[in-house]
Amino acid sequence: MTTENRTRRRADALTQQRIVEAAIKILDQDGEDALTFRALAAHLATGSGALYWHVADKQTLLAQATDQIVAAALHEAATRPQPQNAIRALALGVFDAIDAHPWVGAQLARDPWQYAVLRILEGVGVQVQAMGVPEPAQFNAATAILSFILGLAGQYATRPQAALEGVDRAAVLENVAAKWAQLDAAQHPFVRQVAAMLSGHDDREQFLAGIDFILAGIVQNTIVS
Amino acid sequence: MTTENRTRRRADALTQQRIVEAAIKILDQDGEDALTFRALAAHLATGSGALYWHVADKQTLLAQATDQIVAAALHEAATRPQPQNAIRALALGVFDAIDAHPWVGAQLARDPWQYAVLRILEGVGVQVQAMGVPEPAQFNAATAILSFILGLAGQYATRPQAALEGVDRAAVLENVAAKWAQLDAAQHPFVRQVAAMLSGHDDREQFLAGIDFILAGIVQNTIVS
DNA sequence: ACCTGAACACCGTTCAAGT
DNA sequence: ACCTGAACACCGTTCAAGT
Repeated sequence: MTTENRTRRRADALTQQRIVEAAIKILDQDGEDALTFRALAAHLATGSGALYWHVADKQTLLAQATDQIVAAALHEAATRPQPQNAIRALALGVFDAIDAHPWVGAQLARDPWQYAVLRILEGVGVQVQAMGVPEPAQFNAATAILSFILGLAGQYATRPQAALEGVDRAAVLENVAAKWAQLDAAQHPFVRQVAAMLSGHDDREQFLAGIDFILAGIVQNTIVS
Repeated sequence: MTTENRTRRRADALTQQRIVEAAIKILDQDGEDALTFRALAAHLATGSGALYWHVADKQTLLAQATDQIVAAALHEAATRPQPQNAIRALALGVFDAIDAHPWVGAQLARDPWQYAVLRILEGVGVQVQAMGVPEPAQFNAATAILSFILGLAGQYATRPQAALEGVDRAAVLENVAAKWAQLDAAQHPFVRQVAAMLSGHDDREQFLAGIDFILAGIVQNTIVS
């Protein structure tokens, strides 16, 4: 009943998968703004309209590209023996994926109902169950971790401009720290104080500290011992 | 030295503040996609180019509009006696602001270095200090809460399409729950299970549960007793 | 069934020209 | 100093026409 691979014209025929791969390549190399259907068509040596035969629209294409990266990241973060360690590995996997592909962070923060987000929730949720969190609290526990991960995703996705101009994250942080240090001390005492810590801090460690706060809180608030 | 109010032509002259107010009005009424400089100019009975005399660009305008809403929300969430309650009130203030203005959620999740985000961090940070968290841990504690709030901001910002079509959040959740319930049980056991809870749950309560997890974790992991 | 590429209906932003 | 509005350089998406 299917005509799937009966009428292939050439080996490199357009495919949803090939389009997604080309999109990832453009996103990684030139940033989110560089992904246009015209650039994509040029990259694949085809017309811009041809792409619409294989992908629904740009939003879907971005979601598919993001899902591909996230799926690989979660797959690599193989399950650890202890559920809490599994959650840490999983979260760090997403973190590292965003680090390598900043546009993934932006996309994850943008659409909560895309499949990549569901993947993360599923991975976290199963481990929350394994932690022994009672069923009524599992939803709140898993989504709290998810929210934290997505929140960081948005924060860590460096603005495209900065990335393109070759400004790395350290320079961005240095710049922000300098601005924060000049804030009015009466109005912004806390931010002024932590400005000093900003340029020297480790994003990964900070991320893990947040995960550990939530894990400790989940254990304390939901697991009766 | 200043010529500020010497050459005003008419009472309703263009002003950054007036432009921001008009932008908020459009964003609230017709959603994020409806905010264009052409629509804004028409709304203010001026030319689109005139706006650029008062605002730098669209990104800045959105940041200013967001800051206005967030500032009001934080101001209303007057400081509570107990630092933990102050943090809850503050977080709920932001939550309710996003509930009333979904575009604020999208914008908060989009740019971590905008002033509105700094405002939230400052508010949270001061209360973290008041909780007695030792100085080296204050940064991680405050940013963990911030990440969680921003993560939820992105998740809660309903897609503009849905909002415009008059589909409310309950209907969106119902729809997602139905999709989740049809997922493969072997591959998505957790999401399938929580699908049933999705349509009946209270976003606000879920949000507060997350905040409480983090607060409990902060107390346990950083405060020696 | 799949591809082409011009055309449509928009954008944000700039800028010469006005008052 | 501030405003006008046409023009520029783009977009995503559609669609008649091809193979």
